[in-house]
Amino acid sequence: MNQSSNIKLSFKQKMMLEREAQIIQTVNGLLATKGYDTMTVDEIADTVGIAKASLYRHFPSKEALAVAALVNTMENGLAQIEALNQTTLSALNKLKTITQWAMRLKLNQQMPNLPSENSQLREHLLAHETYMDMLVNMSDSIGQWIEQAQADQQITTSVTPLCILYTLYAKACDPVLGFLKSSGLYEEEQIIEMVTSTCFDGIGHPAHYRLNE
Amino acid sequence: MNQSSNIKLSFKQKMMLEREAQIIQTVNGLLATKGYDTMTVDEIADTVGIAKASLYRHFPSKEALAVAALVNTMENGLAQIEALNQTTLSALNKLKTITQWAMRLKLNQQMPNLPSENSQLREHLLAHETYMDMLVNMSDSIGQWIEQAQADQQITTSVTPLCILYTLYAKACDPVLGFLKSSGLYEEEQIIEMVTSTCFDGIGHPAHYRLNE
DNA sequence: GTCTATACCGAGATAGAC
DNA sequence: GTCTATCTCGGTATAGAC
Repeated sequence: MNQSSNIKLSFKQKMMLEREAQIIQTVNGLLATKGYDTMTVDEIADTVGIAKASLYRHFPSKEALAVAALVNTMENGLAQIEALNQTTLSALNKLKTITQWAMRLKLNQQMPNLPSENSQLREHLLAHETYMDMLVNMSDSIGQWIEQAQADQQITTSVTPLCILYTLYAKACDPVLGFLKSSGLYEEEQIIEMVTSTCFDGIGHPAHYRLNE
Repeated sequence: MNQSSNIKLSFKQKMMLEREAQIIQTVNGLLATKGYDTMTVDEIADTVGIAKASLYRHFPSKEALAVAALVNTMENGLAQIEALNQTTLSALNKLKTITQWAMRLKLNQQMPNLPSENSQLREHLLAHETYMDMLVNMSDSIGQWIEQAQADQQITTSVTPLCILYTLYAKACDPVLGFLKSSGLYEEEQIIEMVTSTCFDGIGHPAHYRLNE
């Protein structure tokens, strides 16, 4: 794993990486739909189409599988953030864009459910240096956008930056997205629009008093 | 169970109801902290202080235990709603109050985590007539408040009532509450204030442009 | 109605052949 | 590196005595 920095890879090694990517995708989907506890290793193996014992040649445990999926999602998020930092978008629009990216993943059931408070998986994550580094990194970047947007008077200063950061993170697992989808009344983009609106504009103001846009 | 309508109860029956209330409280707490899958029946029995087999004299299965806890919480919620309907509060303030009631439960780890999408528990709940009746009931009541508040121009009409309803329901399991609490930076009431603000006012407007209060 | 002891099974993980 | 078969353990549920 993680040999992407090597220059030359044999055919077999490429196949290996391919398969691992396939496994991670599967785990991601199961983590998004069923959650860590409900998902079984048999299920992963069946979905990928290999034997369970073969899975364990790639990853040493169920937890390692979940961690790999979470790390992968985190990498993708950081790539999105880097790309946004190359643009000239306002801080507010960067915040909206990254939030919507997360919401689209969630809607398409590719955003792994974070483990709830009491979980060995959580302990494992906290001890995972790479993951924690990436999390700090991401929080730093988004935190800078938040402070910039506050300085530019684009977002409220009546709650702390930390509260705003958590609020945006929470959109990655917002059950409202799934509820609205399963109601069958709205298209995906409508749902994204509505939830973005409730998040940034709030529900407590008549529409025509909106300031930004 | 559910013999509260009977006039006369023997001492033994009272003890029985007392014990069941105690069990339900315990399940509620475990459901709130660990979730259905992670929580074990042994744990429930140990916490209550009786043998596992005795638990099964009161409730036929783990699922029944969870359902009883959920029904209990739902009853409490409906009682809150009834009480609010006896007041002269504005529709907006009724919405805020019931939302804050739910958030306080969550903060004190007494709000059971709803089972995620793929779960047998969810199936059981959908088949549970009493529970579903209460859920419809609750949604009707809150839905009326939402429409009233929209008619009074107290809340936005730029998203549908259904979206608002789901958004408020989601506050009952908002992870932001736990995050802010475990940061150790805020008192409980500050947290309630902040999350209420992000919900109703949104994060996308400078504070001094607030309209309602 | 409460207990101790146990049946039973699902799921994580491993052995060992190819 | 993949497979089939198996071990092991934890957790739901039950038996049967008091």
